[in-house]
Amino acid sequence: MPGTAPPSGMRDFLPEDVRRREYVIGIIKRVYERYGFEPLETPAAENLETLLGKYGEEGNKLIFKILRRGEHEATGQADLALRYDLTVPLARVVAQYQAKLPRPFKRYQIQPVWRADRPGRGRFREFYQCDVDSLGSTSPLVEAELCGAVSDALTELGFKGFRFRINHRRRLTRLLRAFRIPPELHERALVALDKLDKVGPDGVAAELRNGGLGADSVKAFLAFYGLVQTAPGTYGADVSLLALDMSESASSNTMAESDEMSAAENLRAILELTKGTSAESRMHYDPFLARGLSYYTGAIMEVNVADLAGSLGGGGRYDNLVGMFSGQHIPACGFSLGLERILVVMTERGMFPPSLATSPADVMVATFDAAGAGPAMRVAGVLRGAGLRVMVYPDPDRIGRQIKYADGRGIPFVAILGEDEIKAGTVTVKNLARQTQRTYQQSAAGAAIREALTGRG
RNA sequence: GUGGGUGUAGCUCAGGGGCAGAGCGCCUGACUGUGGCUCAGGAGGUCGCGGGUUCGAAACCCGUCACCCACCCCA
Repeated sequence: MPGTAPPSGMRDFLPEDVRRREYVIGIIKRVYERYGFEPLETPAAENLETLLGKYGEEGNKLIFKILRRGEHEATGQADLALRYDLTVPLARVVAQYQAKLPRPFKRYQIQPVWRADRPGRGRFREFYQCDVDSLGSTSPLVEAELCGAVSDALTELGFKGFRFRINHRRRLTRLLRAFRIPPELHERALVALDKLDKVGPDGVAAELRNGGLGADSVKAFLAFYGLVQTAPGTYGADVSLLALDMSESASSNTMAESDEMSAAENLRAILELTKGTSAESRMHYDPFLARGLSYYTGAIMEVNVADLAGSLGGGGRYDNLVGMFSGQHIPACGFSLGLERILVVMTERGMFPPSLATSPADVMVATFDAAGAGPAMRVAGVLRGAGLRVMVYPDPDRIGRQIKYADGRGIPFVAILGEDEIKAGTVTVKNLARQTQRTYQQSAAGAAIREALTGRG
């Protein structure tokens, strides 16, 4: 027996699952369209070299490779790979169609991506991302607008307590320098810092020590953390933006200083521009936010809710990625929502509207014998013409069984078509919830059912 | 990749060297043109897979695979 489970980390979506997914996707699409983002789709696979080297060392390992086909198959070499995210394919597309695409170019893309890592809670090998990106502008307005759009989408889905954390790649490097962390340990240290909200300052300090960092680095981290913590409005205010400058002013050189200042100003400008969007009160500066992908160059963002360990989504500015394909410098910034994460939270909290638990049809036509099949098809057509969703039960099973089937599927009405009805050109409509039934002219049944349906709310 | 746990009916699970079990679901009938409730009956299993111990293994031992949890990393 081959086994019937789908491949590990990949899922079948039964009708109920698909309805929930489409509900969420529909809302996200509508919101993004409202901001002038246009739809884009790209192939599941990319040339392997398109993906390699874009995600950092860890990312390279997680790319799902596709073996060469035909006579080269035996070599075991790969030339294609399933896409790892939607950002790199976007950069490729923008490089490829420079002449055709407007600038700035704003697009959204909701498609699956694949990662060859071990599945876990809310983690899959095949999962959907909902990306929005703006290309062609370095304005902080872009970051602010992305946060606003994402915030609108989450709000419309019914999320209440989400927060955006924002940081800047250049500030992060500077922070590491301030902690006297040697460059070769930067990646490791970033991972440790990123875990602050999970393991707390002591946990991070322990990680840093385990990572082979000296006591002075750990001390510098704890000191900085203390400063941030004691600053008024911590994590939420511009005040903490200043903390880094204060802690560092003594030992900095001018170049780094101006670079740092521009990063701080950039963050301030973004925060300023989110005012008036639905993201305004949700923006929080987090000096320890890191994010794993290596292509980010400027602001980085993440959106979280309290009851999910990971994030609902994240994004940032990647000004050099398109250039890796075209040689032309096209600045870009984007945000990606994880559909599966959103679904996990919404399912746990019961955030789906009751109307989603819909039946496959409004009416099911039931018949008693093979002779009823033809009339049933015609009546179904008439009912569909009245705007109803109609299915015909295909076999002349016992009528009780047919009604039971309809009831089990949540179909509210059964249109019974027996010998008498067929002769008279009528149809008996049974309301399953009310246990009532009434016989109508076939031409009038549709309107009657529609009325009963809207009456039901 | 590391550590732990679990694999028994379609689903959720009990059992613990001697006849393969329960609840739910499914099917049949009571009820031949009417569902939910009730009652009676029925179908459905290589006890994950391979080997070993034993008169005898679903159980004990070894291996293996799958899934779950934690770590790691991420959306």
